[in-house]
Amino acid sequence: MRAKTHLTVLLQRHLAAMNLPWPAKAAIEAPREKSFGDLAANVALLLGKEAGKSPRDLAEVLALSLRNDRAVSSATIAGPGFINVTFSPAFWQETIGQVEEAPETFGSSHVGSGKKVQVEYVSANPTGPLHIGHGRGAAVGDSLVRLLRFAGYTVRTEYYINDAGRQMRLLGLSVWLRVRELAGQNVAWPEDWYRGEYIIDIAKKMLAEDPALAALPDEQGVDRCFEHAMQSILDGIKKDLADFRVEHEVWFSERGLVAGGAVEKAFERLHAAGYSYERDGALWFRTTAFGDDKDRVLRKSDGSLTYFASDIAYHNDKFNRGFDHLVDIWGADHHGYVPRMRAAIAALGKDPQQFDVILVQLVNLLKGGEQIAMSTRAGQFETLADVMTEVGADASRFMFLSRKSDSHLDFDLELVKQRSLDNPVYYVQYAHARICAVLRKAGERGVFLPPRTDESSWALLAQDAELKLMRQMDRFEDVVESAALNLAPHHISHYLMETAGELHSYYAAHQVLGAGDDALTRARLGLLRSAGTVIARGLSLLGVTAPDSM
RNA sequence: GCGCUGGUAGCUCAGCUGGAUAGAGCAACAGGCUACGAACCUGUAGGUCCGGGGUUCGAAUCCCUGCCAGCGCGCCA
Repeated sequence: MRAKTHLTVLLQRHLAAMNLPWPAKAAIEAPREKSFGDLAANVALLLGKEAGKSPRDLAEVLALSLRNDRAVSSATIAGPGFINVTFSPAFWQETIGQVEEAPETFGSSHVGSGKKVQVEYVSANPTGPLHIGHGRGAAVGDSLVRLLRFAGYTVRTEYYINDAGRQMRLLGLSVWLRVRELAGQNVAWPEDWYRGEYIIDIAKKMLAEDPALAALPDEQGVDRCFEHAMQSILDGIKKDLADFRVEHEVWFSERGLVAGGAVEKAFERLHAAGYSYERDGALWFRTTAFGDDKDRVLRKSDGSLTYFASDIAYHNDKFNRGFDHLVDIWGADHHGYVPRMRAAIAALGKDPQQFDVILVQLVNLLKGGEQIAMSTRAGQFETLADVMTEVGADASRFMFLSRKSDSHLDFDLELVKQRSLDNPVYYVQYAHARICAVLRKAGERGVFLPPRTDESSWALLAQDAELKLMRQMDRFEDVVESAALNLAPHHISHYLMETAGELHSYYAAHQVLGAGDDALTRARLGLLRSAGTVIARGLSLLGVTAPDSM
């Protein structure tokens, strides 16, 4: 980032001196091949086009003035209007100093400029334990939150509890029937019911606490069971998320929202704006006015609310809480719901641009290549908690975050469990542990690291592998920024893979403790320490630990 | 039928707000520990970026169209 910024500033200054504007589509690119130099700019090409001058002449002039800059070691013309720029070793060496001076904040950015963002994620119905699909949403959401905060946003996190509606009624009924069954009564099972083991556990526990429970009338029994079951399941969800290092600051209840009259308030707004009408005894929302293919029901003819109705009220409430931007993380199977929600937001007089949905694709859970089917209602699934105990939070988080969220993900328990190369988290963690091992060994041998701000020692680091590592470190802020702006935490894991690669290459090519020169050894120790800092910082954005040893 | 998402190396995937010669890991092949951690490194091989049009100095990336795959189209949540 520093390199890109520096080159941009330089070019702008030289162009201004020549009375030329900064072209609108200027692109400064990181190199793909060594021969391209450190950075390439297409400024001359674009300017030539815009100002009607020869790109080659412009490039010549720009390259000439760039060569006069202390930080630039070469600037060459490549192709019509491209300039390849190589920075001097001194320029890259400064990167170490920047990491060393601010190890906690290196790479952080101000693109967020304090904007208030709310991220709502997981929000699974409390009808059963979290499974691995929820885990992916949790990992993506949590990492995004860490990322946005690091990029300068003010972020609040929230879990929306769907504690009203039919599914919850069904949960209460399922537990209630188990209670009666356990009490020796004959029960008839409805078609849709929750048949997981955990339902029986809850029923058993309730019966143990109150043996007279089964004698209650159905209505009361279902209510009691529902309240108890939901609380117990919710407690389990909170524990699972905590074990997965995921936190929600606010747990928002749908029931509370409805009881507070928020739905009626939202209806009034829609009505005042002319977007709702009555038909067939139901209340409708004219979503077709916003491009939806049919209008949607808000209040059913039996007087009860649709899920959509309370969701509209919920998002209205979120906007009214003063957020500049809302991010929802949903399962990809809800994608059809997005246009409807956007329509609602527009109808409420809010800006749909300030609302983003990240769709997280389903996780295909495998065990040694064999697919495991998952269904909450049928009670067959691998819970997130089970996966945690089998493979741990680090490996599963990294796996979830190594692919963009809207692509399918094969999660093979056997593979993730293995400490094999199929499992890149260890490659990155190993790089960090390796650095720590060398620093430890240095201490044992009485070799002391240079002070964090000792610029003169960095000048000794001019090997190719060293400069490449510094250049990679310099990119960190850039990666953070683009990952935050694109709401794409997986960029971080890819960056970490590359960084670890540079570190391992360097490590294999050059001795640190055995460099044969005390000053050089100390300088290299400084480089390792700063590289370790960057890796640890990146891992922390994924919520993955950076172990000192493995 | 309509819509959303995807189609990139043998496999799993990055890259997609247009930039130069399209990348990584795994698998394959050939090498490297008497050196700070070999959970590592070096090298080789591997491509019609699904097909076809278009936009322009330039397209994996944007537009149109066809094919394939997954998902969604309730007064369910």
